[in-house]
Amino acid sequence: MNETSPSQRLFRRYLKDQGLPCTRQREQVAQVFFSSSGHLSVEDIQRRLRDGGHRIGKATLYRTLELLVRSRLVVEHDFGEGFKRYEHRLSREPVHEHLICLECGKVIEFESWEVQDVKAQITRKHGFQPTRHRLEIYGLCRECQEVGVELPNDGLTCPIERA
Amino acid sequence: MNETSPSQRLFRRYLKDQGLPCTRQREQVAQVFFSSSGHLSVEDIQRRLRDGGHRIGKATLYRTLELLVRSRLVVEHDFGEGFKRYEHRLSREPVHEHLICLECGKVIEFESWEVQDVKAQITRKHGFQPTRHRLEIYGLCRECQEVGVELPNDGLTCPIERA
DNA sequence: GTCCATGCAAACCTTTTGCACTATA
DNA sequence: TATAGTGCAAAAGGTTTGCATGGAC
Repeated sequence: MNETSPSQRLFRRYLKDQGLPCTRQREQVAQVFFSSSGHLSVEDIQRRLRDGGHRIGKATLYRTLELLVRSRLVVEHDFGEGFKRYEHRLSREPVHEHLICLECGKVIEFESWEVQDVKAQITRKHGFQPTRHRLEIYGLCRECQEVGVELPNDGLTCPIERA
Repeated sequence: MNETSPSQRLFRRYLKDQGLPCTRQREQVAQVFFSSSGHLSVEDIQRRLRDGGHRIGKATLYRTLELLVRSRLVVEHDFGEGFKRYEHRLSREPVHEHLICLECGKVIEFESWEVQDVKAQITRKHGFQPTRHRLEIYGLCRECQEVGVELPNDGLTCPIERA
């Protein structure tokens, strides 16, 4: 459980490059984070740190996550849940899109060259310099549908007239 | 400034359908909101209400926005700014994607049938029942680039190795 | 008259910040 | 030993909630 992952080594190098100290806390966050996978909330990470016997203040955790994001080893997501999630960027495709279940929160990832195409086309057309994008499709996953979950539909019931 | 928009009438109908009272505050929020356009924050809406001489508590505003979203006349967005934005859904294309400038916050909208295709394909493949999606491309708009703005790049400088 | 909405303030939640103290290099 | 990080607690910022009052139907 304590071996050093490639990502962790890259993070060390990043810190060194930036002239920042490589502290016990930063090591522990990196170690725990990079040995997990998925889209972790700050709470998730805190729990894993505690479970690993590490006691780290949340301010430090937030500050370390900021560094991880800046190093580009980690991506920050906001799925509109009221808090952020963090994802290890290595050991997976460099670009991917998300299917998100509104019932159970499961995230399915997929790649799409079509989206890359659209992005290239549309940014060229608008003289826009793109840095990143996200495509997120929300709905019900197969399992939640099978259990009989339905999404409430409370909206106006007739076709919407155009203003 | 006080004429009744089609959307406002639809909102009234929605309230009636749901057996909810059509109060002065709800009317005013709808009137102000539907006579604006763009992606409004709660602060934006509050300001417009104040400018129109309406004094409405923010709790009521939030509660009314919830109703507007439920009625499907309004869409809620989260562009990761730390707060939500609300958009009038009528008088525009029913589906659209966003280009968002990280410098000035400008939002350019576009449509893409390719994205619709991808969505249909991928959800079919995973047995997913889609309700909505978002495609957001972040970057620098033409104007901000022309003024010389650049995005910081602080990340690791060599190609990222795969774990 | 019965519900439900309103407004205020307090509570909530996540995230950020100030500051005295501690650790890294 | 100088410089930057840590931890705590408080603050911040957006959003939600409890509750007494007021308004819609």
